[in-house]
Amino acid sequence: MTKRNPSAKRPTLQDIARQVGVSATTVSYVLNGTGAVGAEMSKRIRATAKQLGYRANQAAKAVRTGKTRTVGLILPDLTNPFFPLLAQPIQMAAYEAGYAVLLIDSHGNTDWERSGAEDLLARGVDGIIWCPATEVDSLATLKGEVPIVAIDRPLPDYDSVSADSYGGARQLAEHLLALGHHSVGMVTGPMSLSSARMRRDGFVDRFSKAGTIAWEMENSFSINLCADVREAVCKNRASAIICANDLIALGVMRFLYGQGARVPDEVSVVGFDDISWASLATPGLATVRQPFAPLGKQAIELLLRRVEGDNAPRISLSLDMHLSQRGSLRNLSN
Amino acid sequence: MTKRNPSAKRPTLQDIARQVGVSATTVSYVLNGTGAVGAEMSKRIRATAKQLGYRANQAAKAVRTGKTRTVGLILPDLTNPFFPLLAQPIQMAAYEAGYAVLLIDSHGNTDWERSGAEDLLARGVDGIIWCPATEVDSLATLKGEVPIVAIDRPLPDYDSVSADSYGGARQLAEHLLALGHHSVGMVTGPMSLSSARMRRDGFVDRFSKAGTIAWEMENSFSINLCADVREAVCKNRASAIICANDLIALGVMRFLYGQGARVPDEVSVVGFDDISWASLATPGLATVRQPFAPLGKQAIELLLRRVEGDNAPRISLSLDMHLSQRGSLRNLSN
DNA sequence: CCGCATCACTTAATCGATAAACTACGCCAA
DNA sequence: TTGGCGTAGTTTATCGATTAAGTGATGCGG
Repeated sequence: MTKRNPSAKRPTLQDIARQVGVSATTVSYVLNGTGAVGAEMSKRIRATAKQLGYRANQAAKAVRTGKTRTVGLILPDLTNPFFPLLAQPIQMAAYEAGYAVLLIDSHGNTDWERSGAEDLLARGVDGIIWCPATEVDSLATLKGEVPIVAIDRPLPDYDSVSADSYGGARQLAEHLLALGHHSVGMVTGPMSLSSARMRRDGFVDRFSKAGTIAWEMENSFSINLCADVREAVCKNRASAIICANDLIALGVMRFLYGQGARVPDEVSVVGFDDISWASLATPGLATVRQPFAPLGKQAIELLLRRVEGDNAPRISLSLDMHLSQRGSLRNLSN
Repeated sequence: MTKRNPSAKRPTLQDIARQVGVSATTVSYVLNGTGAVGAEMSKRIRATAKQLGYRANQAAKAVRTGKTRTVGLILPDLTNPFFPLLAQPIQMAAYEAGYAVLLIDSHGNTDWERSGAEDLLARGVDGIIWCPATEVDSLATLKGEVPIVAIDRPLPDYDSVSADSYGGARQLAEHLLALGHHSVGMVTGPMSLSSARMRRDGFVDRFSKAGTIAWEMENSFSINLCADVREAVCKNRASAIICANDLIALGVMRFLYGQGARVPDEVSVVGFDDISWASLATPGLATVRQPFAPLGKQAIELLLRRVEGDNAPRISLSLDMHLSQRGSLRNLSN
């Protein structure tokens, strides 16, 4: 029945102390479970705290302890379906560990990344999970101020949690061979990005042992295809097109649809990531799945270990990827 | 060249004061632009502040002033493409106003909404933007503690910012009539939700003046269609199917594709919201667009006005929706 | 040349909490 | 009886800021 003081501010430790007739310290001891306080007293204090609707002032706590139990999350672009999938498990795991998440959308821009991080630090976050928009180490100058964990993209100087693109791509190659695909076309991501390179190399290394790469083209990680790619797709003679991520794959499917080519009857299409759209496309897009929830969970766990003082040498976690088979990938061997 | 003290904590006001040989107050005055300080002194203080890499401790500020310059954002589900579109402009507008955003994903659950909000309050947010997951007023007991603005869904007791579903639906009806559609089927959202009712009523009120609603079925706001809807779509004899949101519409399109029915040649499909998937579907999904960016901007603006003390009577903002014409909607009049 | 503003700062109180050091009391063993 | 110890609290300093009130020069009008 939380009785609320109509006129005034939120109740403080002192308010409770006064009501009960003890010192603020005692109240603090009870509410935090530190210090020795009698059972009777404890009960009374807890009761008035509840009655007053007391809620600890985290800012004050933070000033005293130097810890805010808040972490920052810097993402390149919330409207890109990929990142919310990362954000959700992170927020959840953080919340469960008693941490809140300050969100920054960097708009894929290193300057925003920097100023966002700067702001996070001023707000006293205990740590930062950073999903870098580019390969540029835009937080270099902040290093050492708080723990930072890079997610999705391993960065040389940071703890990181990412998916094993190379391994996932190898698996994909194996699977395609097993399905009877022996000649494929590839739309890679920008070769300046290591994740794009890993995906390409993993696939090529394995696939070229038993099949051939009919053609290979670069495209940005977006649904819009550049002219070269469109042309390559047009005169494609391979049985499948491997795309460096789902957005590209969806772009390819859309383009094929426009050309009147049936997927997967005439050509199969495969992507990477397994963003939500992939399963909703028609036909469903076969794709090498990112383990979103584990990525988020591991990132928070690693970060919190650092926050709590673990300073083991740099850790670079790599999680397995697995193929989600769907309608866009045809089995040629029957 | 930010020289950082290797051993120690972050520099404080006192550290600067000591270096320069003045009191902390003076430093505070300079850095905040309050109080009268000489030009020469100002320069020196600013210089050493920069040199030390000083960054104000927001928690301390918060204790003193009672304001954290932080707002909470409670969303039902980050993996639903709708909500990140709201989150992005909110985060951006907040950041520009000097506020940070604490993100809570309520998992569409009123209990989480409540405990999330509770946590936000403990952390001292100055206000909350709340996108209610249901029609339940789960924050009722927190009312009055901080300003709360409801977004997307107008709630009787809160300031709110939402799209004018009724008007948007009317517009859509008009447009369909103009394109020569005179008989349509409808998949509405759950009639227990006011937004679903508004969309239905707006459409029906206008459309039935010059056309007929061939059939009408309810479905949850999801891509999965219930059996009744699938059946209705199957034996559909109308020229267009109006869906209460894009997810339903995509579900319908997917189902039609499975049945071998061509969109829009045999039947047109229209949705509501304009989530990113809509434009990426094949064909592009025509839809009544939510003004995402304006919604976010207005919500933050309204909230910050409240935070800064404006206590005008409750405000309920309604923003216009407009049709995004795309491939899934055919013009019958040529 | 007095008195009063104004300028440029400083002192000290304060926000809401935590934590080290201290007090007061009771109990038991030597 | 005294000393030691554990229990149940209190006192007080402190975190890093803001802000009201105060201080000592200087300038200026009368």
